[in-house]
Amino acid sequence: MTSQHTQTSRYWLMKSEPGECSIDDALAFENSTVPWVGVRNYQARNFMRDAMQVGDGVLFYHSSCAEPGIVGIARVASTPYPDPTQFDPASHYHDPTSRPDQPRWLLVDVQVIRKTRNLSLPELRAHPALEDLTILKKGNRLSITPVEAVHWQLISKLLSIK
DNA sequence: GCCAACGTTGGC
DNA sequence: GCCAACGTTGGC
Repeated sequence: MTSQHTQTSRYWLMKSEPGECSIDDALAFENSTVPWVGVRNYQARNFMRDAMQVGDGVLFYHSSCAEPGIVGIARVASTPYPDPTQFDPASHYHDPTSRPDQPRWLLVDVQVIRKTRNLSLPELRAHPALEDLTILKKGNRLSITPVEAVHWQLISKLLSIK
């Protein structure tokens, strides 16, 4: 019998600051597909590196803004590859300690499937069934978190998506 | 702007 | 390896 120590999520929530890249900004990219630059947290990087698969569902979340919430449905659109901004001295995300022959930071492409209404934090919190959604837990700061299938299904329902 | 929570750094 | 200090996140 094979040992499966971790059950890999097929659904994710990814935070973006609308001042950096809003859902509308993402939709303006070719094929509504954006390179998810700027992740500088090892746990979030490892999700992209080790667990994400092309086609996985993504909840596009606006953070650090007036109305934080889920604003769109997207999908993982590439395998992981080095985040070019880590080597760009002009970038806010520049990491002078990362070497091109051993890139520290990775990204995946994310394709927006559709913009939705803003499913706000208070509305999410109003559903007891979403109590364990990582984004709703106290002190959560991770910019990429796995989403359980049951949570994905309920959120899809709340957004009137089949 | 405040501040709780968390991650990272670095001296020891 | 411990842990205090510091930096960042992100809701409010």
